Amino acid sequence: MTARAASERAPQPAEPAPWASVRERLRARGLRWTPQRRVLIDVLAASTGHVTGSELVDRCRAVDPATVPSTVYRALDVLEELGLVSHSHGHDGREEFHILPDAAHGHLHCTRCRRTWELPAGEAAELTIGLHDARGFSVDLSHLSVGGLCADCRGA
Amino acid sequence: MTARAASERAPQPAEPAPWASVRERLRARGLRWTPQRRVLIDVLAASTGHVTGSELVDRCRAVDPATVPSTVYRALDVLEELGLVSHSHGHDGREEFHILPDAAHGHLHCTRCRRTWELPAGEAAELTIGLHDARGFSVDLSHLSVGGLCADCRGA
DNA sequence: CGCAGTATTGCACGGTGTTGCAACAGCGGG
DNA sequence: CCCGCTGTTGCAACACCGTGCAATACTGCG
Ligand SMILES: [Mn+2]
Ligand SMILES: [Mn+2]
Ligand SMILES: [Zn+2]
Ligand SMILES: [Zn+2]
Repeated sequence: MTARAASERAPQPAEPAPWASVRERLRARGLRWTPQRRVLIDVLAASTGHVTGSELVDRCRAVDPATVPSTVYRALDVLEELGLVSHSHGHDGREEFHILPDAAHGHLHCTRCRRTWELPAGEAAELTIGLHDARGFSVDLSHLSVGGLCADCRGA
Repeated sequence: MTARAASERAPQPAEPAPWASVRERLRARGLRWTPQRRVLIDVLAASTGHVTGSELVDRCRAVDPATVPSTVYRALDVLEELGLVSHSHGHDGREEFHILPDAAHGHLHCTRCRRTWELPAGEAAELTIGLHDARGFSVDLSHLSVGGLCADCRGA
């Protein structure tokens, strides 16, 4: 079969650039490339959008059953510092990670239907600029999560 | 001694009106006035500002060592429905209760120094109005907590 | 004052993270 | 290829809450 030969020869199974360079970026900071971090990177590279912390732990465990939660959470902290993920909190306070955030944005959460939407920086500009000018406060937009009722759920 | 007679005669030790009427408000809804709820009310009446959930549990335990956390949290849910407390989440996701919120407001949290400030409705008006008009989304301001760096901490 | 009906409690357990610490293992250098 | 320095891991324990369920106890009523 040619399938096997092809898979052996393939350089990388189409991993987006940011993930490919993680190893170098870690080492450049004196940090290390470990099997546990590799598993998490693989999981993240195969995911998109928003995922909760415990869901990521589960997915890592699916790859390596020996996975331990604290290691995953600590690795996520490191990746957040590299800007590869960002987290905010759902209405119940649970962490939600956003993978490869393209641009800083907040999140909208409907209390009733539990759906979430992204809140582009533009729609929060008045708040962030206002707080900056009035108080010198610099809002961390990516951590902002706004709860309330969506249009649909207000019909009740 | 007159002290004893005085304390017996005293109508109420200056409990603000809202707390005095809790019992009636509960009963009006078919809910009950229990010793556990009374302890929490006493604790709340003696507190002001913002307190975390676990801190309230501790204070209740100081009054009644038999206090059980789940009961306190469930009682807080009830009181929140009555509008006597409201909660938001700190940067770490922990609950912070605001006692007798006079007016709806959000909270500002500095990630570095851990201080918090109130965010009056006016300062968030553009956001809430904007989301209302653009998306029909009705923001729950009291649950909103905005993280970032305060003016002081930006000098770093 | 005792009853019945229903709200509430306590308990035990599960979920989601966080932290201190000793053992371990990348990784650069000899 | 082995050493040693440090960054990491795994473990165990802890913190903060939520939930299902059976036992309990408010409350209004007779
Ligand atoms: Mn909440
Ligand atoms: Mn957070
Ligand atoms: Zn909704
Ligand atoms: Zn600060």
